[in-house]
Amino acid sequence: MGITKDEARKLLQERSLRATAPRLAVLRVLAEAKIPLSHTEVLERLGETEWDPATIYRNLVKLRDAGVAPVVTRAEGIDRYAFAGAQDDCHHHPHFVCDDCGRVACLPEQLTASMAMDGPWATSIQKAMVQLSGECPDCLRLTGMTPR
Amino acid sequence: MGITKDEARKLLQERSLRATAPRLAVLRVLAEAKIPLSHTEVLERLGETEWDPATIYRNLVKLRDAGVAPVVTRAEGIDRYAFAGAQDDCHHHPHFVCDDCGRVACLPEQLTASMAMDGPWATSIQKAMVQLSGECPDCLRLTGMTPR
DNA sequence: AGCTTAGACGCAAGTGACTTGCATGTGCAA
DNA sequence: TTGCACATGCAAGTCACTTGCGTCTAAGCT
Repeated sequence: MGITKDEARKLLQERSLRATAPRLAVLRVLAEAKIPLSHTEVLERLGETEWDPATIYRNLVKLRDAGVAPVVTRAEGIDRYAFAGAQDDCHHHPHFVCDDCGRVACLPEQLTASMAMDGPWATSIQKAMVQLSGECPDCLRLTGMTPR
Repeated sequence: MGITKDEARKLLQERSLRATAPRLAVLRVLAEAKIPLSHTEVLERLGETEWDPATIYRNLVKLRDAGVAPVVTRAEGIDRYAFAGAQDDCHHHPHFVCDDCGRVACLPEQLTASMAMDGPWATSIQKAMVQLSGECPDCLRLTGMTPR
């Protein structure tokens, strides 16, 4: 899943984006991650750096606008970016956000494929980003054991 | 859909909540609304009042905790509260939030009834709050006419 | 290789939703 | 009527997101 520094540089060049140090780093962090990451989570994974949070933020926006790192969930008002190397890799599937632990999971696409409606809403629903929130299986098991 | 001041007072009494002026007002605003309202939207609908925004906020939380006004969507990180007079009125259906105009719509429940999965996720998904975001039919029509 | 400049960076500050601490005020049950 | 648990008003704090501005630099051009 990860990519080398050269692959990252090449990818940026293809999209006419300058290959700056923080941009390369952000790209690699996203490529290594298996789940979508928020701005804060990217900062955490970058570890101790001199780079300004605003710079990282602006790079996420740049990569998002270039189609390299689409925002795939906006759960709880937190944008999460996913690396999309290929076109068919844009997280066109629903995401589940746990209210307890905050973790994000990717669900299979066919879950939402079954959602369909006639009338004016048909297209909107088909194109929509679908988000589920609640308790993930892990947290469900825990709270089930020790009810509130 | 609306309720009288006395009905509101009675409802609060049933839940052992004090009937203060701002609380009654919030309750009535929610009951009159056809769609879930955010804190800000409640403030707007209350119009020019002397009440502190924090008070309104705390009342929404109280009503939420009492089950009278559950949060039915958290789209874009904005909690929206809906009046639930009866038990079967808890917005157990998906909500659609328009990325353009910000409006919230309630979709029919059967849309998500079709979503099912085996394995550990089954229960989580069944209980989850489902949220769709994208362009509503109106905005879709507009942008469709004048492409970007 | 040096020059130029659009674009990126660091810093600082601002917005908006959500929360909380604290002193004062009040609904309502005894 | 009175006492006190609960509400309110005010002020401030958190967190994600965003922007303005002066400086710096990647990368195309000569």
